[in-house]
Amino acid sequence: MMRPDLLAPRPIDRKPLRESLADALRQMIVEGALGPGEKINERALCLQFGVSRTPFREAINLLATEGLVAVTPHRGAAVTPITLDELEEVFPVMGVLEALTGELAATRATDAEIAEIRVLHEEMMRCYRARDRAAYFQLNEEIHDALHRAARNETLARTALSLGLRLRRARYQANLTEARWAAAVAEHEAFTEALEARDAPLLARLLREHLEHKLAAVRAAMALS
Amino acid sequence: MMRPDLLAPRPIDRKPLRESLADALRQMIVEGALGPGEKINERALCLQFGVSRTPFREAINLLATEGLVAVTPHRGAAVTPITLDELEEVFPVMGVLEALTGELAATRATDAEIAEIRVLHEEMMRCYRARDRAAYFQLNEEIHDALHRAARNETLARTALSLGLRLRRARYQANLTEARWAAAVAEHEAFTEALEARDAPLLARLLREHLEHKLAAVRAAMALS
DNA sequence: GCGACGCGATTTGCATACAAAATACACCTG
DNA sequence: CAGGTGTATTTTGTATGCAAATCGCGTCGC
Repeated sequence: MMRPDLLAPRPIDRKPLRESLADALRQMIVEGALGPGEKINERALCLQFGVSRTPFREAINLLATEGLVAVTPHRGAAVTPITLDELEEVFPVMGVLEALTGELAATRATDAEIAEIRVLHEEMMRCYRARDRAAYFQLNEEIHDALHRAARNETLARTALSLGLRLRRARYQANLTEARWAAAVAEHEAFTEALEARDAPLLARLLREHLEHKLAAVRAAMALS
Repeated sequence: MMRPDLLAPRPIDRKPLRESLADALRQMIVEGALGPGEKINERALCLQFGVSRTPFREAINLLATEGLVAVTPHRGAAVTPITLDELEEVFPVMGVLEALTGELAATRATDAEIAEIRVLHEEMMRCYRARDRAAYFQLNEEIHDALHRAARNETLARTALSLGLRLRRARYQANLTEARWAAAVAEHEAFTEALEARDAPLLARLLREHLEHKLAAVRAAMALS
């Protein structure tokens, strides 16, 4: 007997090498394994990954469009440094995208989706109380993904995801103070409630403000470094 | 004597081939030389451009991140079709970005920049009265560029530019009715004035509404096709 | 001793070559 | 004759090779 649940004949993942490489490099950059400003040595990394230069270069170009690396003609690629100026640029853009996400999500989310976000939120709260930073961030991202799914706008999701990478990178550097963390949690609770109430303008405003506060925190953290 | 105006020792253009190719392909796609849905034949186009496949593929990947082409593993690239669904996705995102652009521009533009935009606007009006569509569109784009420069946010400009390509492509298809054109011109006049008054919220609202009207027009045009 | 120049080593950009996958089509089987 | 299967051809993905540009460093001139 067929068991449709298990072993569903879903097309198996045959990701091109360039994408796997891009994923690996992205992670290295976001998590700081490749520090800001660091030059990217094609040959060395190709050897390390055991691939040839062609797909590697394709991956680098991908990251360049995401703004994670800067390529200079005939001078190679380097991880873009995280500057306050850059963050001041990215945050407002991200802010309006998040606001739109909230607006759309509040309008379009199914009840099931809202419930799922509430569950994720509660779990994140648990992680906060346990002071489990890694799990907290993980759930934070899952909630944002869930919001984007609920907003039903692929373009919006992809654009926001790309910009989000540049912010996440900063977060790995400037780490959360206890006070900021508490505030962030409160803000999350507030917009989860706004979503449940399907209050689109409120959710939009809260998300935008949430991001503004994040920027303020990062700004403070960078100022004293 | 030096003449700093002429022959300024600006670093001469050494654009990588991949970028020139991307530009060429972009134009072909936006202007419809490569129709929506059309499959992209690597070999044929490489021969036509007289380049090898490596830089060509890099260009294709670039366009893929811009959403102009879709690449399927082992099955090549194809120009993304323009669907109403896609436009309904892109427009709201573009809308909030334009609104933000307006907000920032109203706050940050120098008087000279505002004056420049006024000049461009007047010229565009002239083109409208002369019913010179091509020049009108050209100036329209220049005004948007000027706004982005005035907003002083490179990230915002680049994001908006990339999304804008997908909309411009639609414009080449669904062409402007006389009524819509008149309305668009009126809207342009309104937000030029808002900029001159440095009324940020108003400018933001006008730009967003302008885009909404554009979408409505495109929607109507596509519905009857 | 300090700076400019030049040459070699390295690195990047593009082209080509090879391997793997997909498509097209003829052939075989029922 | 219809359907499926196997093979040839085309197309894509990856690797390698070659030319041009850049960088590092030693040497020469002042």
